[in-house]
Amino acid sequence: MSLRHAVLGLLSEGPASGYDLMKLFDVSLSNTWPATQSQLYAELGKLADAGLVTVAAEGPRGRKEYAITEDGLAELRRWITDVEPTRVNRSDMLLRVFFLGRIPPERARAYLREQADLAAERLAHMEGIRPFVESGTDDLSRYGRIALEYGLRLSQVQREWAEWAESQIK
Amino acid sequence: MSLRHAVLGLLSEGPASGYDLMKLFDVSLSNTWPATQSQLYAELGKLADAGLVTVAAEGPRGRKEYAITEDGLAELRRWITDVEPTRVNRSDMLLRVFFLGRIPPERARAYLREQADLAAERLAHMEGIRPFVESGTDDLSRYGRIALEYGLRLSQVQREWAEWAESQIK
DNA sequence: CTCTTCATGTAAGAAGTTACATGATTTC
DNA sequence: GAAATCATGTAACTTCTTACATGAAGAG
Repeated sequence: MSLRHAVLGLLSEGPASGYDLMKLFDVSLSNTWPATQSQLYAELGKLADAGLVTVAAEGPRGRKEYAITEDGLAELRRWITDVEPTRVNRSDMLLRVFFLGRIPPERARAYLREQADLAAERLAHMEGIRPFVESGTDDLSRYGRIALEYGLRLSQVQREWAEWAESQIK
Repeated sequence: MSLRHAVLGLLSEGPASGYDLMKLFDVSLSNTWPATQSQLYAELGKLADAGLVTVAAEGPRGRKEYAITEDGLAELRRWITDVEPTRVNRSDMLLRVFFLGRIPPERARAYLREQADLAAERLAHMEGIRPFVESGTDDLSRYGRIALEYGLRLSQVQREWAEWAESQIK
């Protein structure tokens, strides 16, 4: 149930509406835990029912500003420290690799070349946004930078691996 | 719909029953695309309805041996070459990082230390199974080794990143 | 007054998880 | 004869995706 905790995490920085949260997801968690609008509103409803968040204020256009409760904060902390991250992260990019023997070698190489290029693009993109996240001094920015560094290193290794893999196919 | 293609991929190596496939998933795809037994049997039924596999033989205890059809093979190839791998791979390990500011620094360091240790364990485990997969000469083994190399490099970078991240927290 | 942004929701379906249920065959 | 392995399935529930639906408020 990570979406729930992603929402709690964002609300732990301060109150926000579903609309605000959607934008926050897009700028901060989109590469780690993307969420759709319908999922988000549904989750906020369940979170409120469970008493982990409350509607702290209502604004124009039916805006509901949610705030995390003490119980919600406790649940967030419990999840971070006591719940083991899932071992497996599915990758349909890697799944295809197992079956590259079913297509002609030149096609298999093209597939790996493409993955190397895509990884290089992601790398360039992240390098590009780096200067814009250097400045923030709040926790989300500080730890966001650590997460960004992970993305950078991951893309790097993906690019190198894909290039190596391409060279392995005769 | 990657599960479908994982099944087609395994069947492209030769006929197998649901039970056989379950074992194959466990030894080859468990870290890339795990599947549960109930998912597998349901998918085989749908695949047969769609004409992508057929029941090639029946054995004792109601055993049904499935074989991929020409349509199934075409669909597998189409998926590998024409369908873009999904951009995002969710990681609840990384999601927690964004919210480490909500727990005391020593706890945050412990979390990252734990992730470094887990990555080191995975690395050691993969190094351990490496000799056993060196030998296979079929496509699934050859490409399985390339996938294993990915796992190795990924674990390595995860370990290094987690150690670095730990050092970043004052 | 028109366009953009803000704002919340519902519905249908696909995919994944967990638990239950059953029984035949082989091995020791 | 008991235990392990082989073998298939169903049911309930959670999670995620895609598409639809509606409308108020602010900016120019």
